[in-house]
Amino acid sequence: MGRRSDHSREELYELALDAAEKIIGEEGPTGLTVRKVAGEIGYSHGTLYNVFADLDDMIVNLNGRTLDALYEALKDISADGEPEAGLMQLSERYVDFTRRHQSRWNLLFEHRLPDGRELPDWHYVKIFRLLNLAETVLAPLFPVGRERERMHSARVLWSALHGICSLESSRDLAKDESVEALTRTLIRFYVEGLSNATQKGQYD
Amino acid sequence: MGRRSDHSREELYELALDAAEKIIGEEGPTGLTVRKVAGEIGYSHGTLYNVFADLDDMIVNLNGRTLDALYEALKDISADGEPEAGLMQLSERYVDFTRRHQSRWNLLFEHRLPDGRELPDWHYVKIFRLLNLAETVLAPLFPVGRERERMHSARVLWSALHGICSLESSRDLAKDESVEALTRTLIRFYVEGLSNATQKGQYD
DNA sequence: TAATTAATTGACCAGTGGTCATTTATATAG
DNA sequence: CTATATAAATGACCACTGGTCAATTAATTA
Repeated sequence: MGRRSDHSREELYELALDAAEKIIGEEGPTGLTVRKVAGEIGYSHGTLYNVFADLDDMIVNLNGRTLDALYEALKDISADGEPEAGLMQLSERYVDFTRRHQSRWNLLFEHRLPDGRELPDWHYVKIFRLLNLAETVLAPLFPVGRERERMHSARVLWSALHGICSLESSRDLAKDESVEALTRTLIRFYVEGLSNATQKGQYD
Repeated sequence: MGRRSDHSREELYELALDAAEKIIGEEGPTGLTVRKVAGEIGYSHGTLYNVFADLDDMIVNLNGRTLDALYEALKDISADGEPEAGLMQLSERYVDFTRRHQSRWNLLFEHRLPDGRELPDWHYVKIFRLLNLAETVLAPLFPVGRERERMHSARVLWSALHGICSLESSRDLAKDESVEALTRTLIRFYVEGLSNATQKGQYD
């Protein structure tokens, strides 16, 4: 079969990523293959190589979508209350997302590009947009001119939350302890220590 | 070629894991294949299936070794000083280990067993032995009877540290911020908040 | 209607994890 | 010392993978 006009390239891109999401949802990240995605959308595997450079490229694009979905799930938190309450809300939604989209979230953080290949710039843009949410919530704790320290704390908390969810999903830790409890403790004590220090003007 | 007496089963086990470590050190976790390991030790791939159930089983055993090595690198920290100082020392060594053994550490936390298969009990024993180190260091902050809360905090800190190193190694975050700085901030503020709360008798 | 263009295919390649009948070196028995 | 039994090692084989690319054919343009 030759040239068809069933779908534009854009449509093919979306169809493929839809199918890929379906597959990892059913079989986990390791079940994702080019041929399965192609079969799912009614094309031969060769066609997908017109849309994506290779499987890695497809995964990177899929992960871009996941980052977008995560942002959508977090973006409209109330940022005008107490930082601690805001962080709690943020983390609750984050945890909820990782639970509802286990496979997508796992793929996002477990996938490694082969040596020498770099993630595209837009990937980092999407990451920073997320980090920015935490920064906004933390804002009341930092005066103007301390944006660097604010970013620093946002990263600490973001990474820590990531670690808690990551070890949960790998079942390495937290068999009896709930992710929610660990997260609440993290935020509570960290914010308390941070507030203490900043009130005394000790930012580092 | 038939039955040989070059190596006992135990020796084969060790040889194979040595080779596996060498391979992931050179080519990363994705470069690890049964055939490469077999070739490296001068046996056919079929032989390895007499030693390990399958590739997953081989990886699980390799990860057990990594957990042992990590424990060896951390076990003799000085536990009699300030908790904060002890945690700093612990985390420094941890970070150092992840840097020196990037691939092994990545394999440890990125490998997933197929659906329905569980990690062996000894894996969790090795994990708990590590967590125990953090608990010991935290001990001065908790009175007798608060072992549960102490374990809880050990898990929070352990997971958080894991997250910081994990995002570093995946290059998703922390492009300019150093893991060391993030870790120090985490420990400093968390311990400060924790101390504050425990002094007031607020453990949860 | 004919020539051009480009999307789609599927045969093909090298490699994978895994299985298992066959081979053969060692251990045991006579 | 020889014949038999045992078990370790092999490699052909299977179904699969990611990836390539000449050939095919539908749509577009002349």
